[in-house]
Amino acid sequence: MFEMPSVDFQEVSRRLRARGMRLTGLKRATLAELAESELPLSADELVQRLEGTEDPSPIYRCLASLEEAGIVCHLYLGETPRRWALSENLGGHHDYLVCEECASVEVLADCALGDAVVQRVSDRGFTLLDHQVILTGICSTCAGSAEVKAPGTAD
Amino acid sequence: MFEMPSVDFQEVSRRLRARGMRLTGLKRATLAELAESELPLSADELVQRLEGTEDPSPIYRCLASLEEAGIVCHLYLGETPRRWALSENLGGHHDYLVCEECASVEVLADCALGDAVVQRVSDRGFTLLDHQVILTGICSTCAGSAEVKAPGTAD
DNA sequence: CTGAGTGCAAACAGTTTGCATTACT
DNA sequence: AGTAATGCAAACTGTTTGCACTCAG
Repeated sequence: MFEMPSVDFQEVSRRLRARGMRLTGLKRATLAELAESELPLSADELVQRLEGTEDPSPIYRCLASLEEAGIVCHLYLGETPRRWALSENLGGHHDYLVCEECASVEVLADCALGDAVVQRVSDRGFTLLDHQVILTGICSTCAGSAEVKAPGTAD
Repeated sequence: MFEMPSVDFQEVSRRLRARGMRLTGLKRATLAELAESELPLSADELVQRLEGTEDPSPIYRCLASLEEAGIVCHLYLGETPRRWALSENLGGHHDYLVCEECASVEVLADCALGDAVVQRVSDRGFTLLDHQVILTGICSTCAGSAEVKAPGTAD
């Protein structure tokens, strides 16, 4: 698989406490879902998976707290809604392939950044903390279904 | 500077016509603003700069058409609202540095992707069409104001 | 026990859509 | 002239906030 449910709740709890926040059931469940999901999840998707709820507002507040404590990050995969994933330092990854045809999303396990850029950015005095890369194009499935003509492909 | 107003309206018109769309005044003005702006602009920012209007809906439709014709792209710089820039093939760039402290955005002129990833992705059968990279961290100004201690920086 | 967190309802921001009018080609 | 595009108003989606109640520590 990819990344078995393995949230370090010790560490999570530590980070939350450092800010006077509590590790509640909702936070645990949310983190477990994010850890189990290969792809980042929207608030709505989390609501659906947690089934105890049907109200997104606690989820939003929960995610906001988790983000403030550096436990999760949000990103937009091209479109709204906003999606959430574990922080990089908790096992999250933030490099994705998005198909323009079918909107499917694949995770890129390794960091997509080039060394040269990382170097150039730090030379510039910028302290790089995280990154998020979205590669758009046509996935192999869509390319295979001959719906799209890649440059160089005969007609 | 960075990228003087230099939209190839010939090419733009061609792409629009190919889809039965027209190069209207709003589209021209919008593209001129996007070309003049170093950073991608939100619909609201465009409305403000175009001053003839105060209604965003034509802008949204205009941008949607331009995007469909492959002339502009949208992205989220971490937060809503959505922002727009010229397509890569029209002089746009889609790699940014966003400061977590002051939310300032800087453009990264060169592509931040590593060659290895590009190779790996195409090996995977994915046809890479565009990319969007958002590097988050602390900008030199904020780092300088001693608010944040970069690793290796004395206290 | 006590305050952070939850659930519900109502407000909000950003974006989209319907329809009559305008203007590009 | 004919149709895509505009302008306005109203709908919509995703997200945030106020307040009374609940639960983690």
